[in-house]
Amino acid sequence: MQDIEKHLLHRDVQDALELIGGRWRGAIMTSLCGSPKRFSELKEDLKPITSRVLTKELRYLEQNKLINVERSTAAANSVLYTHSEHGSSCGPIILQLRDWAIKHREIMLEYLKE
Amino acid sequence: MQDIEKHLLHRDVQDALELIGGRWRGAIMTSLCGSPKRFSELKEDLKPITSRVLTKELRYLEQNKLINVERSTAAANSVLYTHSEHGSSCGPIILQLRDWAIKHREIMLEYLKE
DNA sequence: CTGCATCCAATTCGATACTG
DNA sequence: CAGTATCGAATTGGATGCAG
Repeated sequence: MQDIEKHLLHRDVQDALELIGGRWRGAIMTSLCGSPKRFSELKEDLKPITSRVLTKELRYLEQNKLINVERSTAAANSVLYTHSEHGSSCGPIILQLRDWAIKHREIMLEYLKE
Repeated sequence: MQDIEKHLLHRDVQDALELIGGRWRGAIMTSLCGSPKRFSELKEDLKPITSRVLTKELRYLEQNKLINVERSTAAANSVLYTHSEHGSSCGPIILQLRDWAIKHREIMLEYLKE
């Protein structure tokens, strides 16, 4: 029983890190924390991401309900990306990770001095 | 100025996700949250990880000061892996991620029912 | 502006076998 | 017990060009 739970624990962590891990997914979610954005704004914000990769990651996040995609029927070629309700709930966690990474860099730098 | 800060924000998130992201690093850190472990215990706990990959990831975490490695000189073939002080500070964040992933799964299942 | 198609390089990860 | 060596499959992600 405990064994099963332990394994599930790891699997959940792996799931989470697949959802927001990788080179770009966390950064995309971070970028959308500030405000909804269009494709070109994301591309600019996340430079040097390519449109191929940005498209792919946005589709992934959409399929996993972390973002909403508003494809305006009125104005063609205008698509707005926003956090889904559930997607926005991971924002604070990602920001904690960011703070942790900043602290980590300081620690590593200090260590290199010695 | 603000542009620079925004880009740095993304880079920090990317840094964090490189440190604990990927298939195994987060799971290893989670496993060490419970208690210090030896190589074989980690391998068992993280099954089906291979020793090749486990070795590589442990070396990475060691180099980045997230874990301590106690290579006992007395008893050969006995190595104990523990969180470093800084490494343990990411434990709570990872557990939040785990909880978030669990909630995510529930949401996805509910969505599939409709 | 928002993407898709093609091609390709690099990396990651696993299987398997072996060592002191 | 704690790894290392070798090989290969699969995935990821970048470059570039094109399309509606």
